Amino acid sequence: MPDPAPKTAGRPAASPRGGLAPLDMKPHAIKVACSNCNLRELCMPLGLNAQEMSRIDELVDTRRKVKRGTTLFHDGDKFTSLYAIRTGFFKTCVASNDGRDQVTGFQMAGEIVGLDGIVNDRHTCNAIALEDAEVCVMPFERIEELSREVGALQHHMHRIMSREIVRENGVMLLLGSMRAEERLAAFLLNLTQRLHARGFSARELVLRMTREEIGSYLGLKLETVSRTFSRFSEDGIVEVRQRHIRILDSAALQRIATPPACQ
Amino acid sequence: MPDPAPKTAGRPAASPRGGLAPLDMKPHAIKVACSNCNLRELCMPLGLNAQEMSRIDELVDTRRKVKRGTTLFHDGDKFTSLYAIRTGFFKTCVASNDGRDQVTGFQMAGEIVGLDGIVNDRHTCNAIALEDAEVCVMPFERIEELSREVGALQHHMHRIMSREIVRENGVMLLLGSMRAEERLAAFLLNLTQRLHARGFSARELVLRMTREEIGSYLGLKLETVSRTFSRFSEDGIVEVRQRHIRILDSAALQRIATPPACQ
DNA sequence: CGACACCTTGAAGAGGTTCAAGAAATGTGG
DNA sequence: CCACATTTCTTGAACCTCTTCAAGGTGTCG
Repeated sequence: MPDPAPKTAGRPAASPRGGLAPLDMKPHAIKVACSNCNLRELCMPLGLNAQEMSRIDELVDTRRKVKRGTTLFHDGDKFTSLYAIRTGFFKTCVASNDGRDQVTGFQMAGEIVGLDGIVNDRHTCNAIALEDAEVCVMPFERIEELSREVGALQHHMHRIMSREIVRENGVMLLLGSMRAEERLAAFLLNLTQRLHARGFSARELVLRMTREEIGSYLGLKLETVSRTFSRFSEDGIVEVRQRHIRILDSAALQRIATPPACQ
Repeated sequence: MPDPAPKTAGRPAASPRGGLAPLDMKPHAIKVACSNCNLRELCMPLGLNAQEMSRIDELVDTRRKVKRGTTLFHDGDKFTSLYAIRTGFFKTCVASNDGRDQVTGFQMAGEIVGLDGIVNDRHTCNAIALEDAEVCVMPFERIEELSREVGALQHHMHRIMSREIVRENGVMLLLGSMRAEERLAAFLLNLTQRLHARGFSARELVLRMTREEIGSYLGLKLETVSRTFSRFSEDGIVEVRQRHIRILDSAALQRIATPPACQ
C-alpha cells in the first residue's frame, strides 16, 4: 500500500503535535482519483472492474482543505455533496434551540460525512474539523447518477447509510443505559479499533477532541470525563497524559464496557 | 381517500382497547399494490408517472401479519427485506451483552423498518409488534433493482435512510442533554405530531407501549416516566388515564421540550 | 373472580452535576 | 526565546436528579 496519507501508521504519537495523519505530503501531487487512493478500501466498494473503477473516478469533484476549527458545513446549509475524509478528523454536532449542543459523532479518514443533508436538502448539523483536514467533495447528484449504473456503488451507498444507522443505535444504547465508566471505556475501545483498522497502534492514541467534546458525545460533563480518566489511570487500565492515551489493560476496558460498542 | 386502514382518524380513543389503526377490515380485500394504497404518500415517492407506478407495484412481495408481542425480525436474522408498516405499531430494540436493552424507536403506519440489516446482511435489532400489525414485505434486492431504473425511488430510499439518521441525531441530543421532563415532553410532541400527520387527533392519543418501554427509549426508569406523567398531570399540562393521554396545554409541552424534537 | 401485568407513589441512596479554584499545556506577541 | 494570556484539564465539596427498593393500587384477560 504505497501512498501518502497514514504512513506513520503505528507511531502516531511521534508526529509533531501528535498528528494522526501527517499533512506533510505534497499537496495534489496525484490526480484526484479514487482508483489511486489508499483509502479506497475504506470508502469505496470492493471488486469493481476497470471500467467501473474509471466511472467511480468521476465521483470526486474536487478536494477541499478544512482548517482546524473551521466548519465543512453548517446546520442549515444547502446540501449538495457528501464528503469523504482524506486526512484529518471531524466532529459533527447538532444544536438545540436553547444553545445546548450535542456531538453526534467523530469521523476520521475514510469515513463519509454529510448524510444528514439528504432528507431535506439542508444539513441539520455542523461538521467541524478538529485538525487540519482534507476531504473529497462528491456531488450527491453525481453519486445518484452513478449509483444507477454501477450496482456495487449503489449497494455501497446503502451500506454506508445503514452502518451509520446501526452506529447510532449503539450510541443510543450507550446514552440510554450505560454508566460513565462504561461509556468512556466503550468510547476508547471504539476509537482504538477504528484507528487500528487504519494501521495505527491499538494501544496508543492521541485524542483529537477536548474533554468537553468527549463529554458531549457521551452525555457527560467534562468533569466527569476527567474524573473517569483519572479513575482508569489509578486502576492501571490506561495511562493518561493530557490527550495522549496509552491503553495498558485492554481486557479490563472490554470488561467495563460489556455492552457491545458504540462504533 | 377511500381506503380501509386508518379510517377512524381523529377518534382513536373510541376504538376497542384504544386501537389506533383498527384491524376490522376485510383481510386482503384489495390486491397488494402500492398504487392502491392509502399510505402511498407516506412510504412511496410522489410524482411518479403511471408506468413508474406500475413498476413500484412490483416492490411488495407479500404482506405479512404480525401478532401483538411477536417479532417481525430478530437481532441476528438474515436480512432480506425492508418492511413498510401498513397497520399496527412496532418497537425496535437492541440488546447489550449483559441483558440490558434499549428501545431505539417506535414505528407506525407508513414507516419503514429493517434498514439496520443492510450493512452486514443481518439484522442488528429486534422489531416487535406492540399491537397486531400488518406489513408489506419488500425484498431488498428488488428495491435495489428498481431503484436503478426509477430515479425517484432511488432518491426516496436515500431520503428514508437519511431521515432515520437525522431522527437518531435528535434522539442522541435528547439522551445526551435533556432532563426527564424535557425528554417526555419531546416524546409526546413527537408522537402526536406523527399521529396527526396520519389524520389522528393532535390532542389525544393512546400509548401503545408500557412505561418501561417509554423509559427505555428515553433513557429513564419506568418509575421516572410515571412520576413525570404525574407531574405533568398535576400541572394541568396533560390528562393521564393509564395509556390514554390527552394534551391540555400543548404550548407548555413545547416550552418544556425547548430543544427541537426527537422524531 | 382470581392471576397477572402494569402503573403509581414513597423513602432512601447513588451517580453525576454544579460551582469553584488551581494546575498544566498551548499559543501569542514582543 | 521568554513572558503572558488563554484554553484545557484536574480535583474537591455540596447538591440535585434520577434510580433503587418496596408496597400497594389499578386494569385486563382467561
